[in-house]
Amino acid sequence: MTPDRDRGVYMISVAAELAGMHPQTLRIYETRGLITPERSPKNTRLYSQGDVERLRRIQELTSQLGMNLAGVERVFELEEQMRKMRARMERLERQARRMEQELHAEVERVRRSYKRELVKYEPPGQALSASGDGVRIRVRRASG
Amino acid sequence: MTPDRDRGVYMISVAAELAGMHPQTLRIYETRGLITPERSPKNTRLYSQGDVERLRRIQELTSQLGMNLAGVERVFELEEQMRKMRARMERLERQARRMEQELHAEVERVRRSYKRELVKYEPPGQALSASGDGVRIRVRRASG
DNA sequence: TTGCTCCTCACGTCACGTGAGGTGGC
DNA sequence: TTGCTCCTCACGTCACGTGAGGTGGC
Repeated sequence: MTPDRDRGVYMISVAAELAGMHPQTLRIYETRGLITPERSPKNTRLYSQGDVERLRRIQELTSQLGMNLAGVERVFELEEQMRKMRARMERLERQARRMEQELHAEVERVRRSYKRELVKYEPPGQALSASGDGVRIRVRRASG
Repeated sequence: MTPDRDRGVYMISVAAELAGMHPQTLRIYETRGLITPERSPKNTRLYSQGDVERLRRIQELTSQLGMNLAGVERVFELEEQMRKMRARMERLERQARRMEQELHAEVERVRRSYKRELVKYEPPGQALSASGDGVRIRVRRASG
């Protein structure tokens, strides 16, 4: 949304207003380690857009689901793990798809070079040496 | 561990003892939907080994982490989702590995059949028709 | 001075576990 | 009868949010 989601721009009263919370509640969440706003040189808390969204998420978990802060912490940890797993899974899926294409492409390449060799073939006595040059197999391994 | 982890075998006092809880606590957890023991024909609760382990897990989350029951419920949901994701990921990894092996095997097969064709080669005029028979490409697609 | 910030301390509310109290079947 | 089960109701504790009270800089 905003150009910089992680930039501290709202002072505590504004952030509290945006999140629908008491300013003191935000301070409590900070001491609990649930949120870590930036600080101005004068030590004033500065909340980013991302911070506000996180506050709303906490609000949702505590008000709607009735969870306490320990639960919110744990849920955030698990959701972070899930985000990473999802990313890894997408990577794997892309990799698998690429590998499949490569399988087809490679087989096709070998088949074509095979045909080409047969067409290029001229003197009967040199057929075997030609095979060594004509078919080149290259398999790329995905890193990771 | 036990032959049948899901068989209801412990009555409430035993299950409570095994889980280190008050029997009444187990009844409360049941009304909250956190655990669902079997019932005997006489309506007595019968907890399985799996139930006891689940109770211990609840105990861990509430006592050690200080979570309330709403949080435990949510954490269980997320952990279930993660179990499924992990299973799917393992399936993907196996699939990717199989595909890679297949890529190597296929290329090797094509290369061999290519060489064989060249060795079998006899009359110069029939080289092209021989290529059609000699190289057979078969690609298995993984289901899912 | 006004309105914000920073902080700490205290109270009210609510979730939850414990325990009591009363019932019924082996 | 004893010791379990079933249930409901009430109390004590604790987490947490609200609010007050007092400070300091634009």
